[in-house]
Amino acid sequence: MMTIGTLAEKTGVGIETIRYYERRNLVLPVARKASGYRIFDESSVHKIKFIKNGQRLGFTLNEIGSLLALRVKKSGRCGDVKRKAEEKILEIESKIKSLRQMKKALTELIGHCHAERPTGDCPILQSINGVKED
Amino acid sequence: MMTIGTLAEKTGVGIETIRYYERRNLVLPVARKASGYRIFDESSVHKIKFIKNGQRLGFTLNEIGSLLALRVKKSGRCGDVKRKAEEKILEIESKIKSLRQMKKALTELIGHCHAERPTGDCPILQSINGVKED
DNA sequence: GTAAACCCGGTACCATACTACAGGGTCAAG
DNA sequence: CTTGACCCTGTAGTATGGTACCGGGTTTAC
Repeated sequence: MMTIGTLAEKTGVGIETIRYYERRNLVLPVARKASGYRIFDESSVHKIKFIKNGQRLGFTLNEIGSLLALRVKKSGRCGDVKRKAEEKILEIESKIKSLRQMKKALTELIGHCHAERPTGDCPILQSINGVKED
Repeated sequence: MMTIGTLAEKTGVGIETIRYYERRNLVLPVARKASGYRIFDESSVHKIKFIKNGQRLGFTLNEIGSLLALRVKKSGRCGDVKRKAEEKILEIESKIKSLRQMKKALTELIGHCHAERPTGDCPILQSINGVKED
C-alpha cells in the first residue's frame, strides 16, 4: 500500500503521469483514503512497468490499454495478443521502409553538394524545390 | 496571380493548410486585395511543393522553415544545407535502429506464442509485464 | 440584382503523451 | 501546534501538423 508519490518513485514516472494514466483508465488506484488520497499496491507498480515496456515495443497507450484489457478478460486468447503483435510488426516495417527511402534520397542529394557554393545554386535545395528557382 | 483556393487546387493542399503555413511564416501571400483576399503567385506554388517534398524527406515544418530561410539569405552556403541533411540522416538512422529493436523483440515474443492459450498464460503479456502475474 | 461560390478572421478541435500550474486540503515530524 | 512535504481537483499549456466551423463580407456568372 502506497501513495502516488511512492508509486512514482518506484516506477520512475512522474506523479502527473500517473494521474494521466488514471484519466486514460490504464492505472486505477486500488482505493482512496477518507482524505481523497489515492492508494496503490504492487499491482500498480507492475502495471506501470507493463506500460513502459509496451511503449518501448512501439505500442501506443491506446494499444497498451487493450493489451491490459485482454490480460484481464477470461475469454482473451493468447492468439489475440499475437495478432496485435504481428500488426505492430507490419507497422514498424512500413515505418522503417519509408525512413530508408528518406535516407536514400538525402544521401543522393548530399552527393551532389559542393559546400562552398551559395545556397542559390545548392543542388539539394533545387532538388527539394523540384525547379531551378523560386 | 491567384487566390488561395486556386493555390490550394494547384498544390493539392487544403485552404486551411495554406493559412496555417502563413501563420507559421512559411508561405506569405505576395499581396492582399482591398477586400482582404490573399493574392499568391507561382513562387507560392513552388514554396508549397518545396514544403511537401521536404516533409517527404522527413523534415519538420520548423526545419523546412530554416531551409527556406537559407535559400533566401545571400550568406547561406550550400554546406549549411548539407549539414542539415546529414543531421537528418543521423536522426533517421537512429529511428530505424530503435524500430529494428522493437521488431526484433516482438518477433521473439511471437515465437513463444501458442494461440489457444488463455491470455493469463500468454508469454507475450508475461514478458511485457516482466513478471508472472499482475 | 441575386444567388452560388468564394474568401475573411478567429476560435476551437483532432491525436499523442505528457507537464505545469493554481488554489486549496492533509499528514507527519519535532 | 505549526511547518513543510505531500496530496487533491481542475484547467491550461507543450509540440506536431493540420482540420473544422462560425458569422460574416466579396466576387462572379447569369
